[in-house]
Amino acid sequence: MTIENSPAPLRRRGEPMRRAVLAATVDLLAAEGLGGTTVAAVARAAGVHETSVYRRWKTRENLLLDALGSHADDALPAPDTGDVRQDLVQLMEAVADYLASPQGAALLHLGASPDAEAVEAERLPYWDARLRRGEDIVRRGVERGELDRDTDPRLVAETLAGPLFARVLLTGAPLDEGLARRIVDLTLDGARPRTG
Amino acid sequence: MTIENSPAPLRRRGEPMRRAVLAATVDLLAAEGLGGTTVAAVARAAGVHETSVYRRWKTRENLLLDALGSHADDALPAPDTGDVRQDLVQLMEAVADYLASPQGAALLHLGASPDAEAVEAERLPYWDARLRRGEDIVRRGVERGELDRDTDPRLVAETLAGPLFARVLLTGAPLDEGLARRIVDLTLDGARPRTG
Amino acid sequence: MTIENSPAPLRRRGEPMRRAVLAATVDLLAAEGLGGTTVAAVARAAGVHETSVYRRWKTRENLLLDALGSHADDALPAPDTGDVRQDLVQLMEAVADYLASPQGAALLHLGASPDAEAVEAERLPYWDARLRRGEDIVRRGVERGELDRDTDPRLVAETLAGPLFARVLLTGAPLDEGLARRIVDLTLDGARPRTG
Amino acid sequence: MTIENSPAPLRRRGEPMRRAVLAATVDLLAAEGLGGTTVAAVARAAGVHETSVYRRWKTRENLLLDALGSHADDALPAPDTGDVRQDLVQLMEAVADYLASPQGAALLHLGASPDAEAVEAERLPYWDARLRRGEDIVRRGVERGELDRDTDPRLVAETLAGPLFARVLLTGAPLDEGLARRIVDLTLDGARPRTG
DNA sequence: GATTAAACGAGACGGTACGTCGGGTCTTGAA
DNA sequence: TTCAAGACCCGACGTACCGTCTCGTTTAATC
Repeated sequence: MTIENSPAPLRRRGEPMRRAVLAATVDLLAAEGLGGTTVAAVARAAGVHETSVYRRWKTRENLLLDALGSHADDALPAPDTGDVRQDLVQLMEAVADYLASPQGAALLHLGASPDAEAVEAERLPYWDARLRRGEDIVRRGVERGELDRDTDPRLVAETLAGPLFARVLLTGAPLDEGLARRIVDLTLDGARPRTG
Repeated sequence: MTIENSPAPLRRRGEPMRRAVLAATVDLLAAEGLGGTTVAAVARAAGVHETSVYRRWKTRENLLLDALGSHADDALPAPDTGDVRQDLVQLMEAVADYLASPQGAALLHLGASPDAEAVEAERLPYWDARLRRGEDIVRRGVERGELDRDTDPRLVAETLAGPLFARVLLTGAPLDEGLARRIVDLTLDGARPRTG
Repeated sequence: MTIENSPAPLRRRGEPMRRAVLAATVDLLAAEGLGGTTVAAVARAAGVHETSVYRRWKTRENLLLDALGSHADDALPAPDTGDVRQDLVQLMEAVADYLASPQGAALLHLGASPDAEAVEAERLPYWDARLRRGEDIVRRGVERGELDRDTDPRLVAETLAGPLFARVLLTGAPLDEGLARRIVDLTLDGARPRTG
Repeated sequence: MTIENSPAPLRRRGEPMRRAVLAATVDLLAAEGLGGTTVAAVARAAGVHETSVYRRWKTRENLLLDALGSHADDALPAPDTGDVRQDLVQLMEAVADYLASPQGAALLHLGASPDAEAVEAERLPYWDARLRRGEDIVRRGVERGELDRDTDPRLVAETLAGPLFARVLLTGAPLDEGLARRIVDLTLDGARPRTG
């Protein structure tokens, strides 16, 4: 007769455990920020031992990247309405929404962190893939004659996203309603008067 | 002939010591990057005891900020040629040059680092001051009629600087010759065709 | 022939590591004294990392106490020959021998050090236990009628041990051969003449 | 004409300053204990700069010894009533009173502290002088025939003082009323029955 | 259904860096 | 000259995390 047949630690493993850890990571990221998201804390929150985390994810970075990686893709649409401006506004508003979330900010901060080897290798390819969303829209606009023939799609994409990144990473200024649209307008129309 | 004529520890103090430490910090930053710039390493390089560093600078962050703070201001010009485009190109090229230097990159990374209390308080004011350089140029352009009357100077400044910041912090893409000019042109003229 | 057959750091852990550290502590205590027994020095001598020491022993004090605590008990006999004087002499000679050793002196000094929180709590209980060794002998002597009926065992124990402690802690006078016996004789017989 | 004729910091110097520092030391000793009596704290309490303290007293120890040294001598009487027991009780009660005071305890702890060079040299002579107070009384008792001819005055003195020292330094047990007398009685009469 | 290999819990250990405290020295300037 | 002021050296303490390693135990797949 056992006195303590107890709650049974419910030893999670395999895929369920993986998901539990990733979820705990995202939660902690939102709650405590990048710095507060210790491997130990994640493990505790997930009800899992620290060693088990290190078994799956070689380093803390890898864990964080894995936890944040998927979210971004799902959140970003690939609009194609036939109107450059409209497409860009939709895309950038989605980007702004994502960046305004704790996870978005965390991902950006993580990506910006130097001394992150796991990040270093993936740096260019990763952002390349993300910026391409915007480039494609621009390129279609050029093809449709909506934009200048010698427009550099990549540069436009960077010019659109740059200010948002900067606000999140550096100034901390809010990504207010309408900001995305104003940036798109500025980039498409320019600041110089058009009326001849 | 004296046998021991020089081991004198050359006990630097006061302002000279301060400068020695800051210089060592900047050097280390350039050589080893943010992560490699340990307080102990700085102290060793400056020929100063670690605790002496902590006396002046409460934390590592403060030291780094102090070491990087001045450089930026000196490096940035405030051109006023009477031509918006020319002014902006000059400014942005200076910014690009600075960001391309190890110190510039380090400063940016430091500024982008979360969990940096010393940074947090100064965040907005600091970048405010820096962005104002660009805003002023834009404002003068508006007054001269070179730019649209409803132009938002701040937004323009952010749109110009954003891509540079993003390249340094995120993608790691090079700040190549002519980049500054292309960004200025895009932002002033827009991507949409002007010729009817 | 193996080229590298032994560089293995010999990562001691668990009980063996504990013993290694305690042994190193005792050795250092004997060699360098209380002040020279740094945590870092102990760790180095034990071939263990400093942080590992702090993991087990919250503070330096705790380490020292742990290192010295056991020795004392082992060294002290609990004689019961049926003769008070003989029992006391045996006990006190053992005490004297122990106190004459570097470890004994170190333990005493550690116990006497104020501002030692870890010590403070255990102070009375610890010495209580040690003094009881003497008290028991005295009590048996009273029961056997060898000693006055109203003898205070505790006071006798303190009176016997006090001079030894004082020599070690304060005057630094040697605990010479025969000292224990002379103290016992004095305490049992008194300085006042017995012959009427 | 001076603009700031101000409160004049009342820069104490010479003898007055010396006394102020010593007084502050004793106060701190009583209030905070040995460990809390930092040179910096003393200086602050005395309204004097730390450097000035170090100018007069080479080390912290010297300061403490100087601060405590005088008190002891003044406090100890040298009774000579013609009766050994009475003399010894008077002396030991004075000793007990002194040791019960914060200063007394502090002095004892200081004397017991190892790694105290300034103390080391003076150790034996210092206690020699103090124990002599008791020895003299005993010696006179022997001469008067009150005590055994072969009584060792020094041993008696140590046996009387030892328990008090031990309580203060080690066990922390209180020096209650009557303790001195009981120790004297025990040492003079012995624990062994006298009645045939 | 018993066995076995992989996955997990548990926890100690190595290692790096940060920040703190206190004792003691040295320099400068003012009283 | 003496002292205030304060910066400096030096050594030690204690803490937080990251990542590694060992061992016992559970779980799940295999025979």
